[in-house]
Amino acid sequence: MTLRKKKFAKKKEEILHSAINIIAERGYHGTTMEDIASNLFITKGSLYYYFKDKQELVFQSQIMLLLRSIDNMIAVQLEDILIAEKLRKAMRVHVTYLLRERSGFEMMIQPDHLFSKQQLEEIVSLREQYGTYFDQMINDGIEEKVFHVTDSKIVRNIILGAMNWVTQWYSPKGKKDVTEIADTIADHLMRVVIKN
Amino acid sequence: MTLRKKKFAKKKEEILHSAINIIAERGYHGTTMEDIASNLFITKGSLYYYFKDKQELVFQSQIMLLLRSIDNMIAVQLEDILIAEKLRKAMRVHVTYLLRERSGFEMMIQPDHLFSKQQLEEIVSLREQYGTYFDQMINDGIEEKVFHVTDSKIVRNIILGAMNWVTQWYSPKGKKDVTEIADTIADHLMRVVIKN
Amino acid sequence: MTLRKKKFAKKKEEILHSAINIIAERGYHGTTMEDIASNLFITKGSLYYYFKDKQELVFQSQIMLLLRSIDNMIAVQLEDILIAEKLRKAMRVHVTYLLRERSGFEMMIQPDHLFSKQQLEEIVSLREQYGTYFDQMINDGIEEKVFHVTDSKIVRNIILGAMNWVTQWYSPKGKKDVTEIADTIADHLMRVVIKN
Amino acid sequence: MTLRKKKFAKKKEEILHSAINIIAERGYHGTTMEDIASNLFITKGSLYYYFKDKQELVFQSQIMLLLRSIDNMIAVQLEDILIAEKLRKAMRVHVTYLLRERSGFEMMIQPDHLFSKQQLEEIVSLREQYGTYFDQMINDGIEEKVFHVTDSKIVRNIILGAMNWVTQWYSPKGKKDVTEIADTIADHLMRVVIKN
DNA sequence: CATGAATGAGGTTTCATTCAT
DNA sequence: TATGAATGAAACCTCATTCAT
Repeated sequence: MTLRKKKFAKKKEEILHSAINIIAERGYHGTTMEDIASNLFITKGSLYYYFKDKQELVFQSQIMLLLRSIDNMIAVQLEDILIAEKLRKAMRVHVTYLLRERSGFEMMIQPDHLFSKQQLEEIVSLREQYGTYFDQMINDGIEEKVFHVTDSKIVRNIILGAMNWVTQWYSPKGKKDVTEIADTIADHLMRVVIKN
Repeated sequence: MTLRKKKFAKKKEEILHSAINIIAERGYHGTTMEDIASNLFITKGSLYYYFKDKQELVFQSQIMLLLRSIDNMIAVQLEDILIAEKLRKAMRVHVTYLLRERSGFEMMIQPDHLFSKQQLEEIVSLREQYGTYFDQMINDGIEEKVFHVTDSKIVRNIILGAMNWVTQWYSPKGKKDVTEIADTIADHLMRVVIKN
Repeated sequence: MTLRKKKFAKKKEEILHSAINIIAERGYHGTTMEDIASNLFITKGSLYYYFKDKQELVFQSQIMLLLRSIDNMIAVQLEDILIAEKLRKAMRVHVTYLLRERSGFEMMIQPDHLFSKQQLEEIVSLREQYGTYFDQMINDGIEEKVFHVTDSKIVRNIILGAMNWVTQWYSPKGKKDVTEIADTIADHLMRVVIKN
Repeated sequence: MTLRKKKFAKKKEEILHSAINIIAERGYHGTTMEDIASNLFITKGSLYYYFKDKQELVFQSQIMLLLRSIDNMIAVQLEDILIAEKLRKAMRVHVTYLLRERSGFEMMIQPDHLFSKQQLEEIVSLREQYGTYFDQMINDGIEEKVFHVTDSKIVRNIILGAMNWVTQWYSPKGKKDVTEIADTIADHLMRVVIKN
């Protein structure tokens, strides 16, 4: 019984992964159920055994991505290091995750028209939760007088934006590998917050 | 005859504007020819008098956006001010333009699958040209020893990303208006490049 | 302009006719848009130019049928004949219309799950209006002491049911033609109401 | 072994019952195997252990209904009462059975396209057999000079139609209960046949 | 016996595109 | 120039059916 359910859940995740990758490439409307299915060597129909409809599938994939990202942040949060190092680490983790998982942040853009009000609320809430980890670190740094920023909300968004954009320009063929890119970005972005 | 052509060109621009706005909201695939047409109180069919097909229409609108952005940069470039001020100004102009025109940078994201190879080359070339203005300013700053960066290409992308992301989080209902937001973003981003 | 609209309306009616006939044969779910379209030598897609969706098309066809039936009853109502004759005539008209138009009363059966609440209300209201003409005649007959019934609502339904069932058993290959069938049915049903 | 078979047959009947009820509500095409199965808390797949396919299942359910109706008529036939009373009783039984069992007479309507030729023949034959009981009673009444009709076949159909229609208009919420409705209908319909 | 999983044919619907007027 | 009408390809989705376990 539990085996069954595990298998079911595993397959669901597989599908979500497939979906994330393809949607990251082609966008929501540009991706067909056929695309997602054939990528897994199953048929369209099977997808509907696991998900009610396309929207639900895509919604779930967003949720999965966000939950994982949040897990990443929690892990960083728990580390016992100086606040500046913690923020830098968070940035590196974010960028690395983004590039490694091709994680479909593209889809996160303007999801207003794709999802239901309720779904949207859940997504926004998780996004906000994720952002809060950065807020926290920024504020901690301010309190410890290591950081100096005039508007922490905006700074958070500047940092997230700068990082998310990486999927637009990073090419694996370039000189730097993912880790180096993550380091460089983190180093430069630290300047935005660090005192002098 | 010339009048004819002028009228034709004017109408074309009108259509491009309509398209840009709607596509910015709903994405390429989420926007129908019907949407674009009805927004201008004309019929679908008429669009085909001005543009060969949807792709062409969208492509042209991208080109228009990019050309305008480049014009903006040229204007900034020509100003006779200190390099740091020039870069700061460029940032303010970029963010302001973005928020004012709702300019469909969303569409610029991963257009790989929408356009033909030739079209893509033209877009990439214009994008690159646009980026070059920032590269130029950054490099000028380095030479003048006002800026200090380790990798100017990455810094350019960090800056562009941080700015472009603004369309994702800025709400007109917030406390700050467009100008203030642009200022705040520019101020913080200057820290990425400025020495000390 | 008016010509255009007339053409549009005419085409719409054509489609409704086609739909009525086919649905009468195969039922709502058994009828495909393809069926309706190919019957008119047009394509599926064209149907959507005239009707929002299948449900709307079918709904409109029901309305059309009911309105016509009501027109029939109004015509009978206006005739200046004895009440018994009037009822008999109404029956003959009903049966004739039913058999001539193959009028899809089959669809009228249990439309609960096909239509929206609002649509259902409209249908029920028209059905009721139609039934009222029979009620009226029955009650007139009672007042004039020509008819004798204990429950006029039930009698109305008995009469309508007996008539509607004709589509289930009448075969054009039989001895009697439509008019004769209508006469025979009407004659026998008159006995249900007539005094002695 | 016999126990096995009994259990098998019992389960089959259960399924048929479920099917009859649901199809009565939603029609053949509107009812899914899933609907029928979940109503019995089993899975779709299991149905195929008992019936070759959907059509077979539905066909069997029709047959079951008809056989039971015929049993009803046989019981009435055997009663030792006057012919007029016998016909009246038959009507009451018919209406009561219809309303009690929600018996899916809707499905009986135009089954032409649902069943195979052979299946159709069997259904038509049973239907006819059922009708014959009414014919018999009508003819007996004529011979005994209690009834007076010009065309007994048509009269049979009038009576059946009037009765079958009851499922369309009878509401359990109304004043009359099933028995009263059956009585009223029977009383009025007797007038169609009774001499003066 | 029963089921979970998968399939694929077929249905509804959307929409870019064409074309006669 | 502009449009009303039509088209057809392709998308989403449903569901009867199969089958290994």
